[in-house]
Amino acid sequence: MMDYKTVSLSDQVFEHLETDILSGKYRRGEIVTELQLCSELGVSRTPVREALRRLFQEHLIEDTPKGTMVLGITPKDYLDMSEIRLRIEELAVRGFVANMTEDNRKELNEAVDFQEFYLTRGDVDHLRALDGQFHEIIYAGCGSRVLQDTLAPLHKKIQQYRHNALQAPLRAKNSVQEHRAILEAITARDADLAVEKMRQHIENAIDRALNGQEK
Amino acid sequence: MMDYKTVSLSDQVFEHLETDILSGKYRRGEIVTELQLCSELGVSRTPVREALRRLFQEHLIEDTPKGTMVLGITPKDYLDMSEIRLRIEELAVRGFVANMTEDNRKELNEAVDFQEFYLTRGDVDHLRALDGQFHEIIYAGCGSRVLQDTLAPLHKKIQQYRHNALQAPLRAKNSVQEHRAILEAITARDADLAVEKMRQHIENAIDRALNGQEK
DNA sequence: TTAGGTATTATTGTATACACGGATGCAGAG
DNA sequence: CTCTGCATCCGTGTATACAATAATACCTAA
Repeated sequence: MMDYKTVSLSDQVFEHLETDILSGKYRRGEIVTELQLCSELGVSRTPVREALRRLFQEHLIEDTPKGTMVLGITPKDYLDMSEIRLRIEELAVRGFVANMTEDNRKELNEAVDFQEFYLTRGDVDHLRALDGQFHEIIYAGCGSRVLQDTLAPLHKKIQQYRHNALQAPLRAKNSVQEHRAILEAITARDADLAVEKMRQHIENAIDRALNGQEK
Repeated sequence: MMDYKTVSLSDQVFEHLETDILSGKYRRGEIVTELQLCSELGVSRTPVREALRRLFQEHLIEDTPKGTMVLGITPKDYLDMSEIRLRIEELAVRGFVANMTEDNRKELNEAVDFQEFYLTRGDVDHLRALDGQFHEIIYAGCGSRVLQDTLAPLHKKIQQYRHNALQAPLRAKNSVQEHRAILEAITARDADLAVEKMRQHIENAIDRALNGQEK
């Protein structure tokens, strides 16, 4: 499962910067230079540049004559990403049900179990990480590398965007309950039901992030 | 419209390699080294590496202990990408109709005009380029950067994949006719019809690429 | 005082040098 | 003949030096 090579500085810088951009540490419109990032991160320009090229590819940053401008994602981006997820997450769910192995099912089940555990602890950080895992397990098991590569970045950005949305315990609770419902439908190999539950889950997540109201 | 900066070697290498991978010049499973690419392209490792990082991000290549392995896209990838397009190209079409300006419409119209022109000439290269433009104009005008960023790479890869599919004059003719039909529905601001025409277009493209038969 | 031009600076683009790690091949011992 | 260990080589990861370009600030002249 693990890559043969140890994580390079390039990769670390990429993930570090991506997290900082998505979490809002760098504000939209802010301009940073390569050298500034080098001194902040304590590495040379080579890994910084390679990370920036990847962030550029994801349109999280933009080149300007004065340096690199942070773009991040906007509320509209969030809605657009959710709209796309509403259309194709269905494919992932159906693929997962069709390809499901006992190991896949157990892994997904475990993720939800942990979520319920950390919910009782009010451990928001673990909850958010597990939320990511839940969906990524489905992506990884859907049988389509393309679909995985399309959905995973969207969900990653969405998740960071609503960073604060899951802080409220009630919302986290509903989210976990929805995961449980999806899992049950998947376990029953009822693809139609699982898809419908997933659709509701995404729509609720949009509501949670936008107006903070529960259905 | 043009970027403020001239195209860098990094970008050129990236596009060059991407084209060569998608067109099949590098076969799937083939292993290349950075130095080999450097001497082939006549540049140093820096731009080559930056290009490779981006190709890696798109899962067109893979790192191995012996060098960089070319992955490219498989027939299944092609189907998966088409399946995704079937679901979200609709969003782009609706967005384009909703945001359409006279300039947008003209640009799209011109693309189809040119296609009909080059069709009479049997100029396959121009036809393929214009096919790409047609869809990218829609992506660019759909009002969603996220949607554009999601669809454009898919279409780019799909287009290169069926590289040879448009060689046959009859198929090219049908494709252009379908573009004309989509354009007419868009011009009439009939989003539902445009979406339906687009759906047919994508499904026909799948058939054309896979079994080479026309509907 | 203002406008214009030049010099300086700041930042990126590219090449290259160095270091590290794994794979490979050869040699020697069993 | 085979297996193991060591040395060498090959390839990548990282740092840094150098070049080019564009912005900025300053100085001078009208």
